[in-house]
Amino acid sequence: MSKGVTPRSQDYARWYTDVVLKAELADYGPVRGTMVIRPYGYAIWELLQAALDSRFKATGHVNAYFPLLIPKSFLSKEAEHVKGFAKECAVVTHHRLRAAADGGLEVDPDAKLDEELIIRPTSETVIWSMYKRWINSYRDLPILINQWANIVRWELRTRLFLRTTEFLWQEGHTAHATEAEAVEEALRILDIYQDVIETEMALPVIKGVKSESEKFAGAVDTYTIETMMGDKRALQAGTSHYLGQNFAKAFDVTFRDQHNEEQYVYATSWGVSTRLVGAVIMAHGDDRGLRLPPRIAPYQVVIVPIYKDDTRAEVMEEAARIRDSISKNGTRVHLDDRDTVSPGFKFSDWEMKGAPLRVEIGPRDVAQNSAVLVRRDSGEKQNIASANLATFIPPLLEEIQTALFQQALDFREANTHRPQNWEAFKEIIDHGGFARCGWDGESETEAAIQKETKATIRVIPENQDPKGLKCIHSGKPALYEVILAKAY
RNA sequence: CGGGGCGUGGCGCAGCCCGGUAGCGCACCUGCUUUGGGAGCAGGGGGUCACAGGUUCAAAUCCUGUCGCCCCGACCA
Repeated sequence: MSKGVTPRSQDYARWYTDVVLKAELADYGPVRGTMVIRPYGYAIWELLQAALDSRFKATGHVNAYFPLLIPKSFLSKEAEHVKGFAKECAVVTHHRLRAAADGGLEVDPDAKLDEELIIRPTSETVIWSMYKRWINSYRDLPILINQWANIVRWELRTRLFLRTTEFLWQEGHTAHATEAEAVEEALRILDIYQDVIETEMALPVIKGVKSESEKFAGAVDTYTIETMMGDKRALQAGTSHYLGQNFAKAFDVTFRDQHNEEQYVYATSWGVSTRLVGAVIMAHGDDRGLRLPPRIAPYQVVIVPIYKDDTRAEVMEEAARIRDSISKNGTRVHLDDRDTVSPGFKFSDWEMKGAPLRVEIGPRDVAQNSAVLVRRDSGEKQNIASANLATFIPPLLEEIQTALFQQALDFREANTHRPQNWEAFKEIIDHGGFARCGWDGESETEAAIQKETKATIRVIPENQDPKGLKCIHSGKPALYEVILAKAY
């Protein structure tokens, strides 16, 4: 393995892959399009999971688990939903293998399933088949269930974390008595996503709603949070759908209201995935590797001891003492005691892995009762008395968290433009960035823009104001103000 | 499914045109010296050259076939 990564400016896609592999976040799986999430990458996901899960619980949601295998017939019950997923489903057709003549294994033709099974691409259909059994009265509502699961979507073009054939996510599925309640739920979740992504991941988001062509198959409305990556492209970080009564009607889920009237249930579904790990990498990384926001860094502080044979004992003793003092207030700290690699290697290694702070401790520092503290985000070094480290570090981590958010926000603002005409628009899309402009609301216009520039409507922002705007493509009066960009 | 390319130690490649029994970098192992920005030196281990058949005294190299993979065009968090 060579040193360093491909510079971002040279080849952003390769830089990204280099970082994922060299920071040991993930590796390619044996089946095309699959990936192994390695311990360090999984640790980031676990921190995100915890941040999300506690917020879900705090708003009344509970976790459950539904089966991986879905009868094929279920998927076809909601017309739009089938259309959306049919082209990327893995199908289970048999349930047994047998010894083959060549000594290997083959599918036993006698073990063909009567009804083929789909490996879930999302769980609306299984879940609503169950909700039908569980919902009879308004007294059974709302149901606020979330599940942490893996799903499979047979993707043609895959990229580690961003788009893989199998991925991990959470999917919430709620059932409500009224439209207002369901819409409120979808928006509440969007707020939670925004909070987690901005507070924990230090990544500013744009909240809003998707256009007709970009929304989830089977939804009435899809709410989204969009983020800008380091190459100025947009990344959809999470979506929350108001499903109306579409699934209730498809699965015949009704309840008796207070007046003994039979009503269809109103639904939402919402999810974020391991794609978020990819977002952190692309939004904050630099040519030295990953830069993790402290709140989701597996190790917030890494201690690198520097010693020779004759100084090893005293340095390690002091390093361990510093580690213990830092961890006392809950900071996640790691003492890198590997004897087989040099300190210089460890510096680079932990920079690649994005640890927010590094403490260097060698004989000189031991003698002075101090340590060298290095920030990953800025590279800034300072000497600090060992006794002060434990109290100095927590506020510094907060400062780094804030600095990363601010950098990402400044970057997004600097690369968000309001073109006044088509030529200017094309220029912006060509150079990369968000274009905020008017749209006449026609899907034909949207398609034409995409065809000519590869840009899509990422979001109709919640604070949009089309007054006085003209459609950037057709020139007609704008119905919406939208964010257009090339996307992942 | 249409167009282009590649299969050689774990990874990245050279060798192929012009047949002569396999090499380089990284990684790995051992030892010594090192350790404050990806250590140095010395030694060492590891390859059915994708597979099958053919030509030849001799095939990684030439011929035929098969398989696999990657890249580019219609979907998606």
